[in-house]
Amino acid sequence: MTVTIYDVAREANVSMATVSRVVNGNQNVKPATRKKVLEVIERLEYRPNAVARGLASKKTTTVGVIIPDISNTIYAELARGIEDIATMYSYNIILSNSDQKEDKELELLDTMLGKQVDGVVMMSDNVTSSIQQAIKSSPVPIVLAGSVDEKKEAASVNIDYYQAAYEAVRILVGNGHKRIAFVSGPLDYTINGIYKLAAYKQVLEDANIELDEQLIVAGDSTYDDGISAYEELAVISAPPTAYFAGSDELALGLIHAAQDAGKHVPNDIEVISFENSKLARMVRPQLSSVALPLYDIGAVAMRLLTKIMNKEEVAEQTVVLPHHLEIRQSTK
Amino acid sequence: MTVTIYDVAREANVSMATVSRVVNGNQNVKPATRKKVLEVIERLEYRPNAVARGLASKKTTTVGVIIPDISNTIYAELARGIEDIATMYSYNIILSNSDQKEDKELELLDTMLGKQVDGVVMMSDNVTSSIQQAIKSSPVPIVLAGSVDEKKEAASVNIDYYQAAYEAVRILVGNGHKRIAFVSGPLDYTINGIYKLAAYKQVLEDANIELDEQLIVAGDSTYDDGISAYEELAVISAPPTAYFAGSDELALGLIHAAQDAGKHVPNDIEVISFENSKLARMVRPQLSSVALPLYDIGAVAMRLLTKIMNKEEVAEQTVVLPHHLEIRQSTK
DNA sequence: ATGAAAGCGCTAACAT
DNA sequence: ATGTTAGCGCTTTCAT
Repeated sequence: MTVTIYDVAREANVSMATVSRVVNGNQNVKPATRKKVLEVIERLEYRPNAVARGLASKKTTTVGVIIPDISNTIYAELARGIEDIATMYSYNIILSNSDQKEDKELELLDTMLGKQVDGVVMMSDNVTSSIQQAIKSSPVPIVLAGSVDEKKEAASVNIDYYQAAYEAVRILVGNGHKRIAFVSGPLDYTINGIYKLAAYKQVLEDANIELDEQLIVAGDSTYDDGISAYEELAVISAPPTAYFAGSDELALGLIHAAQDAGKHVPNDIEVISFENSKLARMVRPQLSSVALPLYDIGAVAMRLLTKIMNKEEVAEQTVVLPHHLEIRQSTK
Repeated sequence: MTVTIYDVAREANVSMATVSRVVNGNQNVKPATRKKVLEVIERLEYRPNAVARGLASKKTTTVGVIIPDISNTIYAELARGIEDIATMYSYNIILSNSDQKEDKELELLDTMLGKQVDGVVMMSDNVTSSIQQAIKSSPVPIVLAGSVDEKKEAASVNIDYYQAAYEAVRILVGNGHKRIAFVSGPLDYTINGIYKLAAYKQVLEDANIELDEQLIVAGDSTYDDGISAYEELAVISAPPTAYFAGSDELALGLIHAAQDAGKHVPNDIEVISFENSKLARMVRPQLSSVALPLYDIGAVAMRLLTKIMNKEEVAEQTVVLPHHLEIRQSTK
């Protein structure tokens, strides 16, 4: 039914080994036989069975990708970076969504390892100790992309979130604000709860502004959460005049809610976000934002993985990519 | 090194066949032996090798997904629908981007078939005859998601694009417009060049409005393309007063360019788009749009694929999902 | 209910 | 340069 390497060998009057050699580009084949074999392959429309190959060679040339949610642009961008580099190195990707649930992450990792992936790149906003444990005991390399393992034991690619957040909030302080809100996604995500929050607090402290816990609002990272956050903060005694938003959608919700309340952005209130998605340019006012190099993080993570899978020396398992601020119209 | 089914069999004093049975949930195992085997599996941390399994059983429980670009929200949404249903039926997904290049599509299909996927779902804005041919000669089922094969030979899941476009343009005519532009993505994509365009022309004809080819502008589907399209159309002798945009980004570009030119939307000009992404609600004015059930298209396509892979009877290989119009603020 | 044994299609020594 | 031969780890008849 399906044509195998054996059929090709027989038709070409050579051994399976020789066919295998030409298929795998081994140089130890006389040009004439190579040509003959290639012809038979073409004629029989032979297509090597990668599963059999994987069993025999213990390499599948596929890597697993565990992502919270591919329909979220942040992760989609990362995924694209991963896939492009994977393709470049002839790997395919098994992609699964975890919805940021620890049990799903663990389960996905297990089934991917069962499928004998050669490595995995994983995104997780909360690298728990179970995950750390799973990474440590994995038979194949795992690299974290845009995800921080506080113990720094796992290979990972990130930016300096603390520094980036510090710079963003500093802009607001620099523009004279004293009442600055931090509207964030879930604080149990390391990047939010540890890095951004610490940076926010530090900027205030460095500027001798007293911290007001009321100004820290955490929820999800959606547009509607931004709207609610604004409404919640608008009614406190001394409402904020500036906002550090954890995402572009949050920032946009904040801005629209402010505008609906008759405020002008950036004249009455200023907003700076953390993401710089395509959205940032497509809204009015355009968003000032910390630019996350999402595609690059994915690409570099995958590249790092190829090196580790290849047993090349890697100088540093924890890579930190540069970031920058994109100042547009939501700040003065 | 790695523990195999043989190790488990030896430790549990049973044969490989029995271990295989318990792993696969075969009922022909005495509860006592099942328990014993399960214990050994747990103790040895045995994890079945899916590659070996795939070679022996000729099933990999993985399906291929070929998509133009995962970083594009339209496709990301579709992909999420596909993956959710795949997970539900215990399949994993090999995901690859084609960038809508025919040669990459063909190549990806080939490597996926080489990896012995059990089926594939494919998105392509231009199902060429080579692709049709490849689908026809595939050893495993292939279903198209949100992609039309004009010959209707391949299984597919879509909405009625012609009807949806007709309704959208009809709204504009209903609001009294005579100069209606069609700002589209590439016209060599079937949905644009055949369905939407035909619908656009038909609405005009039915309303006795003369077709003006000048009002048909095709480019890419980005925000910037929307801006350019507006600028291009603004300088013709009788500029359009209404726009049928091929995507949300296009619509938004059109709107912002109009606003920058001092026009009010929807009072001076009206815009209706074709997509209804999250963006539609997050901009001002909010976009009136044809709502594409992207997630559902992906989900139903995957469900259809499971049925075909399972050799179940499917009443209709060409499924057409319902759509609706979401009228917001960019139209009166 | 359980076991024996023959593959699945290929790679990778090892010979020659 | 080419062929022979073991496996890779599992499923699947076929016996018993």
